[in-house]
Amino acid sequence: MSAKRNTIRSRKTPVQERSQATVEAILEATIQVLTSVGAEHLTTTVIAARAGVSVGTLYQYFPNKQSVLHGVLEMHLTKVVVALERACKEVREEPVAVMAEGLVGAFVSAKMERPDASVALYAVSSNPEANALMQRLRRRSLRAMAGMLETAPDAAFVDLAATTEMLYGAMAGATRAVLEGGATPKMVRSLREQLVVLCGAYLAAAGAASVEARVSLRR
Amino acid sequence: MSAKRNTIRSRKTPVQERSQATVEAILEATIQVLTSVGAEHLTTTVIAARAGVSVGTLYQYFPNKQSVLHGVLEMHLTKVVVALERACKEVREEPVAVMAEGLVGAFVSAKMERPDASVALYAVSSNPEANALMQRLRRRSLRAMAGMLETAPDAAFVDLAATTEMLYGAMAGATRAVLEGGATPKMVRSLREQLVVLCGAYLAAAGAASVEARVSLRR
Amino acid sequence: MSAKRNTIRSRKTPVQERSQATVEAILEATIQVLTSVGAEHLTTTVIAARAGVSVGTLYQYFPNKQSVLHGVLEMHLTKVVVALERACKEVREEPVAVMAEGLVGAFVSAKMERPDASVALYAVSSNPEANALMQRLRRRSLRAMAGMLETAPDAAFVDLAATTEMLYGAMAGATRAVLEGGATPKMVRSLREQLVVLCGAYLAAAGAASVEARVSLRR
Amino acid sequence: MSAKRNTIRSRKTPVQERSQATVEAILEATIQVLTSVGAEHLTTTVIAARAGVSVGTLYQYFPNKQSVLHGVLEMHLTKVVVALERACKEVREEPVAVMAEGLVGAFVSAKMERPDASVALYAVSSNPEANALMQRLRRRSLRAMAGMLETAPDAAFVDLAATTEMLYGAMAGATRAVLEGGATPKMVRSLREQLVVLCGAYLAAAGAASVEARVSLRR
DNA sequence: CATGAATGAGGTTTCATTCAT
DNA sequence: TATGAATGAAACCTCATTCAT
Repeated sequence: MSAKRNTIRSRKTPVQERSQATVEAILEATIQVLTSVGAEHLTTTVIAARAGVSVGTLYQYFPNKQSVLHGVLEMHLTKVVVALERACKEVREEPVAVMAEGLVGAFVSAKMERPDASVALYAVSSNPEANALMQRLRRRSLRAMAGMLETAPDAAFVDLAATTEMLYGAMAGATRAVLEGGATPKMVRSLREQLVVLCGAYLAAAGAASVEARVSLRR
Repeated sequence: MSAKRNTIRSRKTPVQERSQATVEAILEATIQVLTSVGAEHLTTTVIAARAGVSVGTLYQYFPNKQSVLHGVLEMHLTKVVVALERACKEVREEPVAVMAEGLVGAFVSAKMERPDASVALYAVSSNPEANALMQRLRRRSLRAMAGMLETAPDAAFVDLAATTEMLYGAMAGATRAVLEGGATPKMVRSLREQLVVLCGAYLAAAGAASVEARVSLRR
Repeated sequence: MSAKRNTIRSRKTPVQERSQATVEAILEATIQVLTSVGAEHLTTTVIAARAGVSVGTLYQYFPNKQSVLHGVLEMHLTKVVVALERACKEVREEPVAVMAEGLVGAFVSAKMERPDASVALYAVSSNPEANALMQRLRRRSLRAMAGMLETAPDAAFVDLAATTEMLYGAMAGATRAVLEGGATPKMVRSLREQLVVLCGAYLAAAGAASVEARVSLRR
Repeated sequence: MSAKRNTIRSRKTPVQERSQATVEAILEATIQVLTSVGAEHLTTTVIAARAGVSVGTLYQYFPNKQSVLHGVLEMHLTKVVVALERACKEVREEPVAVMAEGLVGAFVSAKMERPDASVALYAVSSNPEANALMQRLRRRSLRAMAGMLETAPDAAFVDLAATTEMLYGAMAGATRAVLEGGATPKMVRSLREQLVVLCGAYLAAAGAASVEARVSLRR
């Protein structure tokens, strides 16, 4: 009857400690419910119950169900981005082989921190809102990776943006496949190893090809 | 539900032809509705309407909503697998560089055949049923790819399974990123190029490392 | 989550007889529920139950609760307008005293046809949508009344619009007071009599004053 | 709930003054919220916020939401009644024409003091509680008007009660129509003029008819 | 076989009211 | 007394599925 005033952001800024705890409980509960019953049967009532609060309380901190999912997704993805950014900073000025290792290590570790959550969140990440969020955080990751690659002493990239995107897409895709396949320790170990090989080889190729290209341009 | 395979009539009766057409109309309508209103608002009634039939008819060909989605997903993914299988067959015995090119070309082309459908289907592919289907078709792709890689004259792979999975994951992930990012012609071109570089470099590295490994083992 | 596509009109045109019957049952049930439990406790579930259908059916014919109320109000008010229009047509060219009698008789009779409904509907007529509907039908009544007054042989009205509005407001207000006061037969009889006196006196005064005014203007 | 009448302190303590201010702030806030968001979206929390207090405080002065609305309605209607009573006192012993003018002037002025509030309150006046209140204050107005009419030197009314009710209903109805129609200054001016004509004519007619009636009865 | 009206369980969201601080 | 976070009953509305025609 009324025009929906829904935003995706929180309805009430949780400055107080109790509020903070409540919000965290809700987000955690959401992941738990998501992993236990699946996205299909995820209801606000169940989330609230699992969080130990009433539905009303949930709606005091989140304007709607969407925003709860948005919150979980953001929390999860932000952790990955932060880990990636830190890794990128640590391997600046290093050879691409080291970069590949650092990058892959950070990414896989971050995703495998909570494999259940990672898998569960794939199920809620396919809608315009979520997509926007993912694109935003993806671009943040790409920036960090591009910044790192620029400092590589043994490689130069003609199309840095394309290379970065490819790298990110490959890591994300391979990791997702493992996660959705069950992610046994063995699979994860193999993923790390192969991903290092793949990223290392790609960076070497893309960086070298570029050097040649630049050299040939100079002539 | 009833086995009609052992009837005499092997040729399609008019009725069966009509059925075939109806099923296809429903599947196509599902994709259209999916791209136009999103997975959230996908209802059987709307699908039926778009397909030009009644809900009742829809339920005569599909036991439930899930199965319709399953059908679309299967149709779409099967096309990709078939394309991949054909490409794998065509580049057998070729150098890995050629394999990379053939593989990437087939995969990207298949996915970009109907970018809208590809994107829309991501939204319905995160549930146990769909996951099982995807794993099944993924394994079929992996088999084809492994079969191809084994025939490479200029490379040998110690852990063929791991290499194949990595390759598939990287292609799928990078392609998905582009699709979800909008998939402009320019992006697609870049995707193809970079993906060829990536796959080529990876296969060379993984194949070479293996050769060395085998050599060192022999000693 | 979705943009509300609510209109006030019916969702499905009830051409079929069963549909027609269902819509009528719902409207009638709405009045009954309204008079028995009041507007505060009027719920779509209860309406549907009283109508002998399910909520789902109700929502197949009305897009939302508002539109059900709108429907009832429209049905009720339309009857009154129609009665008024007929009365206006019948007393054209008659003296204002006759007009007053005809007008009052028709209006009061129409309202008292279902006193319970009349009273109940007052409770749902205070919102923008309802107000718009009432204004629309009110203007239709005013047009009919003005058309009638113009033909009065024994009166001329300078500000016909103002006179008509006043007449309508007075009739409506006095009738409403009686309805909300309980509307015993005695009260209704008194209402008719006094209203005839009031309207007759007012029309005589307004029509005569105008004649004088016109006369004085001519001089 | 506790009787505080027989305490020594008859003068208002600061606390009571504050209470008085709080109550008034809440009542005023209610009107503001009512006019801005409508009765549908009127919530105690919003009222409290607009009044600059917390919900808890609101519930310290009013037992429930109903009572807040009751309070506003009473305040508003009481002002009208008081104005009417004063006007009735002032035109005692005057001719009915003067009475009509005084009555209409007072009523319209009182209602137009705060047109927004008048309109907004129509929306909350259709429920048993509110109806009872309105009937009570209406009867008080009727008493005042009857008392006045009895003193008219140039008219005598057989059914004084009926005449008074009719008068009140007509004034209320016509005024309401103008208020709900937007109440432009021009409309209000017209309302006053026409209402004076209407009331004057009606009182003259009802008073004269009665005289004749009485005369004929005497014979 | 096709139709589409009917069903009703269940999901989301609101908001009057309470009570610990 | 004031506060406002928490509560949870209850309302609205959707949509997968059925079945009489």
